[in-house]
Amino acid sequence: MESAAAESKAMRRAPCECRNLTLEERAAKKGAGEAAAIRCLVPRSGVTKFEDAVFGPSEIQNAEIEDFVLLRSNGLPTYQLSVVVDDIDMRITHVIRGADHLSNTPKQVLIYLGLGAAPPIFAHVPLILGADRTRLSKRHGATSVGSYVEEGFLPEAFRNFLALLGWSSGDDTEYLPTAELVRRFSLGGVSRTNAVFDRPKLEWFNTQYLSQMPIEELLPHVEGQLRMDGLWRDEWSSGDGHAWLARTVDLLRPRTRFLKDFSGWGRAFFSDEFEYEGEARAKFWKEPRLAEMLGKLADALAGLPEWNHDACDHALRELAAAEGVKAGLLINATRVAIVGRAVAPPLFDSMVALGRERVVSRLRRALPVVGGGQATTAG
RNA sequence: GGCGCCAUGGUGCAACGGUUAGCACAUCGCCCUUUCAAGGCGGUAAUACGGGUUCGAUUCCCGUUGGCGCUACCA
Repeated sequence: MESAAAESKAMRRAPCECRNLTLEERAAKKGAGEAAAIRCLVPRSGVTKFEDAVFGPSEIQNAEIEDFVLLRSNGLPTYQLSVVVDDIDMRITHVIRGADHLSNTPKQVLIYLGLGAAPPIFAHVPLILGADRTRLSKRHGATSVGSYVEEGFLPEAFRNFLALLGWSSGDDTEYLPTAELVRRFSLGGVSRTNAVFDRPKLEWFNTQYLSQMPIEELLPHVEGQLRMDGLWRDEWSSGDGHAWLARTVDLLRPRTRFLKDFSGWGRAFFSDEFEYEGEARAKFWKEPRLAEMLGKLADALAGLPEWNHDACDHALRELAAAEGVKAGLLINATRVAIVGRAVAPPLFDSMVALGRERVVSRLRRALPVVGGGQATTAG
C-alpha cells in the first residue's frame, strides 16, 4: 500500500517551468528544432471566479491552476480550448454538464477571458453512480441507452427515471411524462449530490408506463417488438385488426414489465404456435378426469349462442357444477390449454380476446396432452 | 499528495430555523383473487460524528470522518 502510494507520488509529473525560460533559452530550443506545446500562462496570483446555476458561486486561487496546455506540440487543440472556442462560435448561452467538469471550469473561464469573450452560464449536474458508488461506466454491466431499449425499456420511462436522478419537481410527483418534465424542469431543482443508479426503480417506471401511457403511443413500440420476433401481421395495422390489437395489448399490459413480455409470455395471443409451460402443466393438469371435462367444455363453448365474457363464465361454471368440481380447477386448466402458461390475464377476458375458434380448437388440441401425453408443443 | 464538491432510511427525492422528519422504489405483513401481476391497507428503516450560533437546529458556522471529482500534449 505505502509503496504504491510512494510510487504514484514519484511518478507525478513536475509542474512545467517553461514559463521561466529566458528569451534566449526559448530561441535556442526552437532553433534546435524542439517541438513545443502552447500553454495558457496562468497568473500566479489573484482568483478566478464564476457562478454555477446549480452549485452557486465558486472561487479558486489562480496559484492552484497549472499552466495547462492549449495546443499540443503537434498543433492539435486540447479539449479545454476546443470546447470554449466551439461554444463561443456557436453562441452557447448555457453549458450544462456533469459535475466532473466542475474543477476544470476555472480553466475554461480563463480561456473565455483571454479570448475577450463573456463566459456562458454554467450548470453542473450531479454524477450518476453505479451500485458500488463509483461513476457509472461500461464496467457496471451497462451500457448505452441503446442497450436499455434492447432490453425492452420504453424511452419515455427511461427518461422519467433519469430525470429524477438528481432532480425533483419540488413536490412528490414522480410519474412525469416528457411533456410534463419539460414544463416543470428548472435548474434550481437540481441537487448537488451524486445519485446511485437504481435498477429496480427503473423497472418500476417501465411497468408504470407500460400500463398507463396512452394506448396509441404504446402500440408502435409493441409493433416493433412483435416484428422483431416475427409475430407481426399486417392486418393489425388498421380497421378491426387494429382495434383488436389495441384491446389485446390493453388486456396484457397491466402485467408486463418489459416490451418483450408481449411476445414472451404473451405470445399465445399473437400466434398459434406456443408451448405449454412445464410448471403450469404440472400444477394445473393433475386431475385425471380433466381431459374428459375439457372436452365437454369445448363442446359447450362451441355451441354458445353468444361469445362474450359472461357467456363463457356461465358455461364453465355450469359444467363445473355438473361435474362436481370447483370452477377454479377448470379455469386454471383451461388457461394453460389456451395460452400455455399460468401467467396470463383473467381467463374469460383472454377467451374473448382469442375468439371462439381458437379457444375451442386449442382446447381440443390440448386433450391428448392433458391426458398425460408426452407432447409439449401445440400448433 | 494538493485543490474542489458533497453528506436525510438500502436507493432516489421532500422538509430551504419550529413537522409525530414527508413521498416513491426495494423489503416484510394483511386484504382482494381464477393463475400471475396490478391495486388497497399497514410495518421495519434516516438527519455521519463533534463543537458552536440560537429560545429552538435536518436546516446556519467551524472541525472530524467518509464518499466523489479534478489534478494528462484524455475527453
